[in-house]
Parts: sequence; structure tokens; C-alpha cells
Amino acid sequence: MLNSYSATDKVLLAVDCIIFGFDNDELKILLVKRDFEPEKGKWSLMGGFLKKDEVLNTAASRILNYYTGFQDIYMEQLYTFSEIDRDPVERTISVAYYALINVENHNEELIQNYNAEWFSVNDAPKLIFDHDKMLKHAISRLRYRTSTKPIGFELLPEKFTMRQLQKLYEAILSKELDKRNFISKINSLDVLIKLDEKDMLSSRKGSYLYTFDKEKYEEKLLNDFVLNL
Amino acid sequence: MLNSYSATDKVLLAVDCIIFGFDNDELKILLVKRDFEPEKGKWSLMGGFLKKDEVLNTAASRILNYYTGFQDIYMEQLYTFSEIDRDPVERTISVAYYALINVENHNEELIQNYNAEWFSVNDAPKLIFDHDKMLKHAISRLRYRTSTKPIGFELLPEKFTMRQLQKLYEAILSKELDKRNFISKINSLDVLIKLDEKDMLSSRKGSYLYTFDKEKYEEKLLNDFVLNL
DNA sequence: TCAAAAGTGTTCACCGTACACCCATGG
DNA sequence: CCATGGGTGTACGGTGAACACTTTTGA
Repeated sequence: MLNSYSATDKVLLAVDCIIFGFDNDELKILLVKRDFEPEKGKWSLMGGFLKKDEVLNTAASRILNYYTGFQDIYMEQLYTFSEIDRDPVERTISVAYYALINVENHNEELIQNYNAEWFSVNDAPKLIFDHDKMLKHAISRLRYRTSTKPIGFELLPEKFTMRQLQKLYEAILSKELDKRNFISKINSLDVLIKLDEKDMLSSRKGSYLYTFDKEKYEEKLLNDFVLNL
Repeated sequence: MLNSYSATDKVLLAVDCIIFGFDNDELKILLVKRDFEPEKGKWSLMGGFLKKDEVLNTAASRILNYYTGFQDIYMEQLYTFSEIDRDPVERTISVAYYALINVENHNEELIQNYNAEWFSVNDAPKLIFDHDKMLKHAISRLRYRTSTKPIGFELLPEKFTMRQLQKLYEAILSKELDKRNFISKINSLDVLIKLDEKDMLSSRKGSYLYTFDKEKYEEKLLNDFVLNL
């Protein structure tokens, strides 16, 4: 019988997190060096097991918090991976989540404690198990999200320049964008506030700083749209 | 320790399938009346439990086959649901899949054996547990898929009229489309073959039948595109 | 004064959309 | 001959994409 509650095989359920950050004009991911077998010493996504009486979203947040100290992070469930031998020790099903965090205010000590390190997505080491597959999935989801929702709030510092925002989009999409077209498209979204302040670090002339209009931003997050870039 | 393999709670992992069909100009879903407790007699998605040594995709196919006799069906993983009390009997995590099938050649006896029935998505009964939520998810995924991939091959009979295809899109998107614009957009996809045959049932004049060009169709499935309807 | 990044508009091609009339046939 | 659904084309507006020069200022 297909539906009987008895005599069914329970499984181990893991949660793995792909953590994206943006720094130095590059899209990065946070990886940990495993300090236990199997695959000890290899790079891996941050993961853990789902607890009894815990919801997946909560597990993902807990794991993220455990490694980075972050709380209230944008996370989204990606996909559930179930290949038989994905984990050589024991049959484990893994639900992958991805998170977007602002690299600027991360907890550096905490990250170092866990042998964690930021890698450029273009230059990441080979990961254990099927984590490479998860990463690929996450990148394509992030790209998709870019074309249907505004993005940036989660990955950029409070104040940022247009150029930084453009570089972020370029990093996510892996392609160069035209400055003028980019600005007019972003402006048409109507989620930015231009400040009177300038950032003087990147050029002699200085460039205006912007913030996200949190309310408008969240509103746009609810309704899908299409942004062709 | 977050990563220890020992002392971890294993869970029951279910698979639930949202099965879409298209019939009588309506988008339908296949539901079963539960013949066991809890919620015996209520309508439910088709589900079952993941077996040890079985991949999720396989489990989804197995469940679909068990109820409908279908094989080689288009299926896609949707999302994993993990609310603590979603199943009142025992903590169960459920991975939802959706499938697209051609109603014409379904196995009617098999379906009747399991108290299964087709319902219009607009007129479906209340479902057990969180199955309504799953259904909503599936519909929005199907809509999204419609705008990035060709669709129809899976849901329509071998030969069909333009009007049928249009009705399918209208049913999925819940909005009316302009005949002329629809045809030119579909033609621009370049996946249809116009046959010399006409369907004489729907009108006196008769309307041309089409088939999908399987090769081109599959090719388009690989590369995303955007189809604004 | 010059190097380096910031800022700013216009034109063109294409596509999405709205829209209306004739055609073929069976009854 | 007429009612019913089938089939077809055009015009307009909006948007994505390409493109280059001026401004500011610290060194």
C-alpha cells in the first residue's frame, strides 16, 4: 500500500546553504573547510541537519546564524537533492537554500572560527558531494530573481553608488551593461533614493550615494515584473 | 555540534503530486478521495512516501504511475513543505512535484479504482493538509513555465487545433488572448507543424490540425526565452 | 593640465497590442 | 442563404539597445 504510515523508511534530512555576498565588484560565496570526515579538509557549503520539530526555513536560518552570526537574512528555498550516494556515509536528502548577505557587516571572528572563507563564484574550489550542482542551481536562480524582482538591498551596504549597483548586476549576470541604459532602467523601478552625499573614494569627482526606499522596495518584491537587462 | 552524523532525527519524507490535465477547454487537476485516516473521504493530491534507496524523481514517477498507469510523464519538482503540523498524524516533510499529462489517453479504470477524479482548477474542492497551498504554488509555477518554455506537448493530444492551444494558454493564464496575436507569437516559436488534415468537429469550415515538431520543441525546452502573452 | 571616473540624451529597430473583415461549410 | 467558427494583416506606441561627449577635481 502506497499510503500506509507504518513501515516506512525515515531519512536524514540536511539543509545546505549557498551564501552569496558582494565585495570588490565580485559575486562571492561563503564556504567552510570541513573539519570532520568524510571529505575532511575539503570545501563545502554550510550545512546541518533538520531537527525534529523544526521547519526547514528555521533550520536554514539557524545554520546561517551559527556560522556567520547573521540574523534576519534573505533566504529562499532552492531545490531538494536526493541522489542515493550524494553523501557517502549515509543516505541523506538535502534541501538547498540560498541567502544574500551584506559582506560589510559580517562577523569576521565567527567566520574565521569555522574556517570559513569568501570565494569569488568564478574562482571557487571544487566542493564536496553535489554541492557544485547546488551552487550552479543557486546562481541560475539568482539570475532569474534579478529579472523579476529588484535586488541589491540584501547584498549592498546601506549607502552605495550607482556604479556599485551596476557592478553587482554585472557580477550576477556575468555580462557588461551599458551605464546609461542601466541607470534609466533602475530609475524606472522607482526604488532608489538619491542622497545629497557623495562617495569620494572611487573618483576625484565623487559619485552620488543612493539608498533603497525600503517601503517601495518591499512592495516591488511582492509583485513580479520583468526587467530586461 | 551542527554536523555530526549521529543522534540526528530522521523524518518521514513524502512526495505529493499535482497532476495537471487539459480537457474541455479547462485546466484540470487529478485528485483522489482518501480511503484511510486521517481525513478519510476528503480530497487529496496523489502522494506516497519516499522509499529507502529511491530518488525523489523516481518516487514521484512511481506514485503517478501507481494511480494513473502513466509512464514517461513530464514532471518537475516544485517545493518542499515542512510545517510541523502539516500532517496531524506524524511529522512529515513533503516534496511536491507537478506533472502535465494528456487527459485523452489516461487509464480510466485505474483512475476509478482509486476514487480519483478530474476537477477544474477553478472549481476544485478544499484539499487536505497543506495541499491547497501546494496547488497554488504549482499553478504559479505552471504560469511561469508558460512564459519561458513552450508548453502544450504534454497536455494536448497528438494533433490539435490552434484554437485548442490558445484555450490551453488561456486556461493556464486565466485570461483571454487575442486570436491573431496569439497565432503569430506561437508561430514565431517555430515548434509547430501544420498538417494537411482538418478537424471537422468544432465548426463547419473545419480547422487545420497541428503537431509539435518534437525535435524543435525539445530544443526550445533547453534554452530559456521570454514569451509575453 | 591631465588622468580617471561620473554623469547625461537621442535615435532606431523591433515587438507587443489593439483592432475588423472575409471565408468556407453544413444545415 | 445564413449562422458559425476559422483564418488573416496593419498601424501605433513603447521599450530595449547602441552610442559619445562633457564635467569635476586631485595629483
